[in-house]
This record gives sequence, structure tokens and C-alpha cells, in this order.
Amino acid sequence: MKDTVIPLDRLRLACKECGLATLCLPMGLTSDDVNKLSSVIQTNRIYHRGDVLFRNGDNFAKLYVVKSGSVKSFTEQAETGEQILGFHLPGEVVGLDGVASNLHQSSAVALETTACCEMPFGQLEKLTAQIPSLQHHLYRLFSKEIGQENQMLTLLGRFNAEQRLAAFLLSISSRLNQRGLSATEFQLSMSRSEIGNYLGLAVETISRLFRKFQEQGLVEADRKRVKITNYQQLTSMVDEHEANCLRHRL
Amino acid sequence: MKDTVIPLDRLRLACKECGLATLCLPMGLTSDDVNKLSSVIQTNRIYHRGDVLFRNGDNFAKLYVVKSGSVKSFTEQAETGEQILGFHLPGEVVGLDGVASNLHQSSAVALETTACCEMPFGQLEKLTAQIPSLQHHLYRLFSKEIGQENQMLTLLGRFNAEQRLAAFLLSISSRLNQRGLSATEFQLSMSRSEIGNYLGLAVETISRLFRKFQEQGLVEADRKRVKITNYQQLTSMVDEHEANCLRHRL
DNA sequence: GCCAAAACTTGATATAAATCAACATTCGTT
DNA sequence: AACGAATGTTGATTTATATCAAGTTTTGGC
Repeated sequence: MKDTVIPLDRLRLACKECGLATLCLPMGLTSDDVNKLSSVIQTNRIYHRGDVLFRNGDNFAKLYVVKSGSVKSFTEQAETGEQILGFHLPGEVVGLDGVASNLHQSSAVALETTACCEMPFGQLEKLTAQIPSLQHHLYRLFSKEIGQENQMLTLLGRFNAEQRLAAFLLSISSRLNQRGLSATEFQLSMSRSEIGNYLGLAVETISRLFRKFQEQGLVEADRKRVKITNYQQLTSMVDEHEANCLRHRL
Repeated sequence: MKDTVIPLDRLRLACKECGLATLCLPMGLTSDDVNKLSSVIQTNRIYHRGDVLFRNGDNFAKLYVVKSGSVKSFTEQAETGEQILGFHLPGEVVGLDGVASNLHQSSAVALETTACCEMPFGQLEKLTAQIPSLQHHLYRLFSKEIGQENQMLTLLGRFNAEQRLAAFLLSISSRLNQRGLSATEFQLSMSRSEIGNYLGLAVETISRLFRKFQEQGLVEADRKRVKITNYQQLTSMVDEHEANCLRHRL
């Protein structure tokens, strides 16, 4: 008995102190609920740069919550290329597209040393049937992902290169900030090439834009270290664009 | 009592004969389950061209299942423009992005005379807690939407104009075909301008591409009437592209 | 701490698709 | 059936961004 109780408590503690309440500790869970949830979660598995969380076509079994570090998800096309679908920062969930067919529809690899909590979806699903607030939380999680992809569709369909990079930097900034990190100074974990891939732009374009932004005093960028020096103007680039670029079509 | 029983039966019948098993009749529902489900669904509400299902910012209350006709969803930007996020054909669900914040994050209007079943999400959610297969079905529905948006991200990020239109036509074709309609001959419900908007291209480009496809014997297009005359080659345009276009980057 | 490979930068040039401009066709209303 | 408005077509021109081609800098393994 003690053998069982202590690990659960430790796990529960792990979740409580995790700070990533997004998925693990939705409001309104009782202590008992948290124990149930904790008991099905494998906490803090460590991945290193390039390690695969799952690959397109793998059986889908679990959702992954990034606890620290970062992950990219992507589809592999033919033998030569990949299309990056998203970068996943601490507190964000990876693997939602696997539920539909019980097979992962994309791949995910760690961009740096990364800790993830892994949640077996089958067990999670059963739990959600018992804990209404958890169920609601999970529906919301799926829905939020859809909303974010809608934003990305707008970006790719209507934004020019400059505005794409601005929106990208603001997105990273805001997401890190939500986790208590600086909104203006951070370290990117992805290469220029990966940013370009994600934004539908050539590497060279990303490189030139970083220089341009720097010249305009919007950011200071030293390799992966980024400091946003004019948050306001960066924001207005995206907003104005939304007005401008759409003026032309329909 | 009779008053209650008969409508429920009628509704259940409505669902049973609907043929759109996607959401309403997942495998494994008992007759009793179907009655429960039917009782919360408002069936066959009719919308006419231009009618609004919901608007960005509206309170989120229900999901909409297109039964016949078609719907477009989009975000409105500034006062002048819209970005079309998707076209929704019979059997498809609209409104999933509203769950996250309890507010619709996009708008939806009927493109033609359209019948929808409306499912109050709160009640649906309660039901899913009682009916495991329904719960699973709903998770899968969300997940499928995410998968489709991922495909769209790839299209916008990496496909050229030609391949975007090819992919678009093939998508419509396949989705109509899944509903028992012809895969090669159909009537589009959206304008060239809306297609362009959706695909991140100018109207003129769409117009030229239709001509080009026609000259190449891929399709016969007479205004909104489309006949795919070389399905095979249309498909290969998209596939080859996946190999070609990606060869260049990363 | 050195070396090769990878990542990044920069400039010159090419090109796909947007924009501009004009006209044609279709649709919906009276 | 006739009209104006919306939608679609077509050609000429421009432009944003890709591509090509060389470099330079950084990184990570030995």
C-alpha cells in the first residue's frame, strides 16, 4: 500500500508544482481527481535535441505536454522535405492530431533538451468521462489548437514576409511570457531555416528580415538570442497588415 | 407522454435517415443513446444564401452539422476583408473553434440554401460523459479538424498556385464523393473570388488557372459547374509537387 | 583546441503571382 | 425583357520573394 501511495503523492506533487496548469490542473479538480490524473501521467521524460517523440504513421497512444525545452511538429513529404506545422513551448500539448485515426498524422522531435509529461490518451479519455471539468478542459484544448491553426492559415494566406516574421516573433514572445518568462528577451530554439520552413519563406528571406528589423530598431538579434526593442511597432506591423493586405481582395 | 415520445421518434428517424453518420450516429450507439442524442438536436434548420450561422465574437452555444448545401467560415479583419478558413459540405461540422473561449473565433455563412442540424454543445458534452463511444467520436472530430488544417498549412506554405487549385478541386471532389455524389462532376457553391481568398491567391489567378486546366484537358469548367476530365493527372500535380517543391528548402 | 559540417549572411538575378486596367458575362431585380 | 451590379476574364506590367552563387561564422565531435 505504502508503495502505491508514495509514488502517487510524488506524482501529484510533480503536477502541482509544474506550473503548467493548462492541461494537468484545470480549475475545479479535487485533490482526489488530481491523484487520479497524476496516476496515469508519466512525468518529466527527458528528450535531447533531435530525439523523436513520435513519427508520422506511428500508433497514437499518448499526448505530450512540453514541460521545459521545445518541440517541433511536422509532416514529412517525399524523401526530401518536411513542412513544419508548429513549435511547441512549455505548457503546450503535442499529438492532438493522432486521435482521429489512432495514428499520428505528423512527426515531432525535440529542438533542444526537453522534458515532457506523457498522458496515455485512452486512460485520459476514461478519466474525462468521470471528471466533467477535465472533459471540458480537454475539449477546450482541442478547440484552442483549431483556433491557433486558423490564425496560422490567415498568416500564410494573407501576410507578407515581413509581417509573418513579426507575427512569429510576437507569438513566441507572448507564449513565453505566459509562462512567466520575459516577453522581450528570449532564446529561439529553432534555426533560421526552420523558421522559414514554418512561415513558408526561404531561409535567405528570414536572414534579410532579421537584418532589416535590426536596422529599423525593432529587434536586436544575435544568432538565436532575440531582444524585442520596439514591441509596439512590431505589433502594429501585423495589425496594419490585417487592414492593408485585405483591402485588395474581396 | 405520447406528445413526448412521438417527436423523439421522429427526430431519431431524422437522424437515422440522415446518412451523415459523422457526428450523429457513431458506431455502437444503442437505440436509447440515439434517442438521447436526437432529443438535444435541432434538425434541419434552413439557411439561405448569405444567412449567418454565427459571427466572430458571438457567444458559442452549438455546433452545426451541414446536412445539405454548404457553408463558409472565415475571420473578418479590419472593416474591409475576410480570410476564408474553410468550406463546409454536407456531413461536416462547423463551429469547433468556439469551445475554447466560449466565443466564436470565426464567422460562418451559408453559401446557398443549406440545412443544418444544430447541437447545443453543453448538452452534447453531458451526453458524451455518459456515452463513451460518443465521447470518443467527438474527440476524433476535433482531431480530424486539426489534421485537415495541418494539410491546409502545408498547402499554403509550400504549394504553388496551380497545385493549390488542383488540391482544392480534389478535396471538394473527394468530400462530395464520400457523400455518395459524383467525384468527377459537381457544382461549386463558392465564387472564384472566394476560392482565391481561401487559397491565398488573387481572383485573376484562379480565373487563369481554370482556363489553363481546361486547355490541358484536366477539367471542363463552365462557371460553377466543374467536370474533372483527368483525375489522375490532377492528383499527380499535387503529389509531384510534394516531392518537387520541398526539394528546395531545408 | 582543431576541423569539418552546418548554419547563416549577403548580393545578383529570375520568376511566379499580384496588381492594374479594361472589358465581357451573368445574375437578380423591377 | 431590360438594367445595373456583381462576377468573371484577359492582357500588360510590376513586385515580392525565390533562387542561385559565394562567402562567413558557428557549432560540435574528436
